[in-house]
Amino acid sequence: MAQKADKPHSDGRVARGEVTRVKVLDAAERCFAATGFDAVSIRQIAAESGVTLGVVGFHGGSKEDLFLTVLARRVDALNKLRREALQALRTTGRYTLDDLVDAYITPYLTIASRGDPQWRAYAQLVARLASDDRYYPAVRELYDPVAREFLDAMIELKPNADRHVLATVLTLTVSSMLSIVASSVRAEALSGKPGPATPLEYRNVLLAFCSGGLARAIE
Amino acid sequence: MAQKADKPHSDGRVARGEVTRVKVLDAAERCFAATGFDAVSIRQIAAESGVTLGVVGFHGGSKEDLFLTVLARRVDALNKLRREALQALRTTGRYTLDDLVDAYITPYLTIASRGDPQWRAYAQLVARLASDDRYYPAVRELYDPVAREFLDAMIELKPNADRHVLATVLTLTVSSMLSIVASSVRAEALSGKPGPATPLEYRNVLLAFCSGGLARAIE
DNA sequence: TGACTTTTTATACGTACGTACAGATAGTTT
DNA sequence: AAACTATCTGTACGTACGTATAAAAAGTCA
Repeated sequence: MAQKADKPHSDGRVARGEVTRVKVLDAAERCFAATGFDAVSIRQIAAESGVTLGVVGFHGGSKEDLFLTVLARRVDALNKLRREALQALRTTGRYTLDDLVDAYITPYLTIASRGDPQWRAYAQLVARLASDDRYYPAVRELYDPVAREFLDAMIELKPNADRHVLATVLTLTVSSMLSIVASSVRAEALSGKPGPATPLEYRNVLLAFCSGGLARAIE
Repeated sequence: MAQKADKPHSDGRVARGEVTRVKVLDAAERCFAATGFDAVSIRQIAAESGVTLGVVGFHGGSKEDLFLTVLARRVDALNKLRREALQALRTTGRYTLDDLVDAYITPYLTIASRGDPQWRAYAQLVARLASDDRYYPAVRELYDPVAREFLDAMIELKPNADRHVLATVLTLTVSSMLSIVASSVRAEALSGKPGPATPLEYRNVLLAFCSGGLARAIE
């Protein structure tokens, strides 16, 4: 396992290894996002980090540890954004299915569209996870609780809708959302035109597609 | 490269190596579908085929050759089904956007739902391709021409729709379609209920979602 | 049957991988 | 300053990888 999680000093300084640790995790995040778990070697991550091989092991533990650490590092922030958006809807008291879809999708598009290349890399990494059932047992506890909260909120709005249909539609929504981030190349090649530069600019069409699809699927 | 493509004798018999070749390609198809290109070794494929290591190289060429051969072997059949469905619509003369979505999606669901585990494996393999831009340059010429035909047909029906929006929606449709095949695990976990056993049984909800989404996205 | 081709076996080569660890270095605490 | 801990370097081990190939076996055909 990795040696430590976070050990700041009693005053404001960061622990010596912390900056290195972040470099390693950032590099791993970029590498895993770019080509997936199997195609990346720890030596590549070391080179990308600008550290030596042993340091990656020191801070990241085994390759699988490192992978999970990279995921876990960001998931709280994403979940928090989604929960806040849901909570905001709940306090208004009046909201629609479309609003729920918006609240689920937009935080992800937002982080994917931030200038920060690390968040963009994380978004691409998440897109990889969803298309492979191999990862699901390892990541379900990270993302499913929030998804279930949204599902419950949908059922509150449409008590007569079949739960499995709603769950299916939610996964379709997620796939659509992820595919926007993972790959806008194909839409550009098919249409012959360059598209929007950031995922967030796809928000309108994505939102229309998902909420329109949801509406018809449960009618 | 692989040594040969297909060399039947003058009479009806198949060439000696052909049965072995099919065994190798089938095994490779299953392996690549299950874990992706990078995580599979040629030795695994050999074991799965029940042949020795050298035979995989003899019939499959390099690992990348083998991968592309596996894809190319099936793509004509899938494209043919889609083109026939589109042609059937065209001969009727009257069809809607929903019909076009149906004609694009259903052939894929059909092959994924056949009893044949090889077709099912191929369908899962295709689902892997779409989520990774790395593969796109290698596979675009296999799938995009047909996609472009459908896109043109959509534009004929809705001449005022923005082509890039339509292309985007088509890729979202594809992602949704693929995610049904790649993973029904999550919807089951989220809903707590077991879902349909084959992708084809998701046809109605998938069709509703995609055509409903398409309709709203271009309105 | 005997020459020929296709297919299969068995083995080897060079490289890269994940992991471990002893020792050096640097920062911290007493 | 001395003892201690955290971090980093360098290297090595065993394994598995993709690929190539010589030789054997099996099948084909004159």
